[in-house]
Amino acid sequence: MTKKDIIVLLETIATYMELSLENPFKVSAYRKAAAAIETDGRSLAEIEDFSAIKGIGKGVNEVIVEYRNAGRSTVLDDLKSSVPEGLVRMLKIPTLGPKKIAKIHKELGITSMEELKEACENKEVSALSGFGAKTEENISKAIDELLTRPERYPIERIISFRTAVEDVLDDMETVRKYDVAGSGRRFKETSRDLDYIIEVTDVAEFTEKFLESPFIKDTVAQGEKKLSVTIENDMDEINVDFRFVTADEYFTTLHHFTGSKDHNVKMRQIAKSRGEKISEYGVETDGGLKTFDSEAAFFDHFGLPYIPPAMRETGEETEVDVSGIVSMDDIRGDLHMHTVYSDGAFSVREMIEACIAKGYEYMIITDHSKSLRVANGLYENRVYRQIEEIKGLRDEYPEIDIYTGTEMDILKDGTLDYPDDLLAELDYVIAAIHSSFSQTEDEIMHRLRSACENPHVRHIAHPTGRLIGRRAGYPVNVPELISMAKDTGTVLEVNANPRRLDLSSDVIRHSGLKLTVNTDAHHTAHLEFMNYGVAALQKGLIQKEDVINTFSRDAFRKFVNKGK
DNA sequence: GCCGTTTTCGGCCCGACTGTTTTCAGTCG
Repeated sequence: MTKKDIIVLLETIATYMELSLENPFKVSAYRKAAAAIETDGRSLAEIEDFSAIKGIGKGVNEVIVEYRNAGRSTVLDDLKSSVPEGLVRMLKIPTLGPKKIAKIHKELGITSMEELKEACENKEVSALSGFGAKTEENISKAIDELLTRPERYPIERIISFRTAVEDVLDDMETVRKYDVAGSGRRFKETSRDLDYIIEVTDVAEFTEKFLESPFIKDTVAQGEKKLSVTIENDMDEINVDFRFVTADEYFTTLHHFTGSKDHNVKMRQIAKSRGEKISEYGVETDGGLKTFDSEAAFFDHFGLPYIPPAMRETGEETEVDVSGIVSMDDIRGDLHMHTVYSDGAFSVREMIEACIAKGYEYMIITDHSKSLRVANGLYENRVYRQIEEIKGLRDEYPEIDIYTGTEMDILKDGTLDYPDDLLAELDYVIAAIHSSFSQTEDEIMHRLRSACENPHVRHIAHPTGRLIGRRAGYPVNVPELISMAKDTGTVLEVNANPRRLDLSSDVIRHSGLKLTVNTDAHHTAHLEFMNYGVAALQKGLIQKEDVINTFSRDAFRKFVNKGK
């Protein structure tokens, strides 16, 4: 049993209670308790008394104690015997909440999505009071979509949806200003939909023109304040909402719809304690409604520093000192990139010039090692040739320190792809797993341990091998890897490629790790991925001094030369 | 169900839109 099991239990109880039409605040108490456990940095074994955690009182604690001792929950068992499983799935249907579902269940005896679909077709739903023909049609349509459309898209896919929409917005004269809000702006790993805050000169004109776009699939809602549509892009569909705002409201609305929900709740509590009230239109103060000309000014009004969107998750961000948390301005180099020597698209020289253009003070060329044949990994002789090339280029580019390096494979038996004498010739060694993903956790941990214990290996790249929404990666015991890294002085990477974001923000939070954030660029354009990685660090509330590529040029040189 | 100190009862974030009503409940973000 882990902490996660307890969290899932409490959330499951909350959902079933919701469908039992339990007091909404009681439901929310269970959800808050689950969130409090998630936020708590300790593991299950380290938590003796759950009731000491704020948000967990006598009732929830009893549920946890029973579950911990007996592996079951009477509360949940009772709920499950009164609420059919199928009703839980129905909560995913937009416009259907607990009250409507309870009514459908009670009046029509329906217990599954399939039965609900059939009832819609038989016009039984529209016969209920409070339900009409339109509702019935929407439910029926939503069920069809739920069975085909994925619930959330990975951030990489979200970026391509955004590009499609924003290309259109950028060409419209009526558009004065817009920003994506919601989970997209917060750099969440996955998003369900896109939210835009937009200032236009004429809502009617905007709506008419935008709805002519070829990617429009459906109009969900249309009003003076809001337009909601479904768009289609590369065979995938997503909902896009636009909130029309005046210039005055812009930043309070942007803040409001950027969320997260928990962040907003926290901000409103702060406002309330000062006798003020936050809405998307501004802050109600004694002196009337106050609006702001930036989000920074909004936060400043409450005596808070600017909190970057990526950090706005649990509410904890309003209580910690965010001034020391890493930002894009702090990043002085990229330590992981490829060239044409292996599977990159650009030469060493081109990568150098691209890094200089980004204003970096240092960089490391880290091509693949010999065993990674699919990526044209370098045999020893080509490593030596690349070292010579880099040495020859250093004089030409005094504005940047160019280090020699490798992204070396950790082979399936735990041995490393290059011998120590070659590794000693390189300035910097990254190790990574690219093969035999289906090994057991023990085998994988043996490989990672072998790399961490090698005196030349400075950092482990994309430590879990996951691709967001596509593959889970190989089985890593993350807490064990973290303590291994600390014991051996090995740095762990947050890979900034939006397909990876590995390690993820949730495992680095409160980890106390030394980290590095790198793009793993295979193309000069990939150097731009840095902001995704930095956002992941910000989500983890990581301090600047814990990220080695924020070091000054001198400090980084010392770090490289000193070794482990 | 949880919390708190000017409270152990009475709050718990706030507003728009839809669909169904004929003044509003439910859902959503």
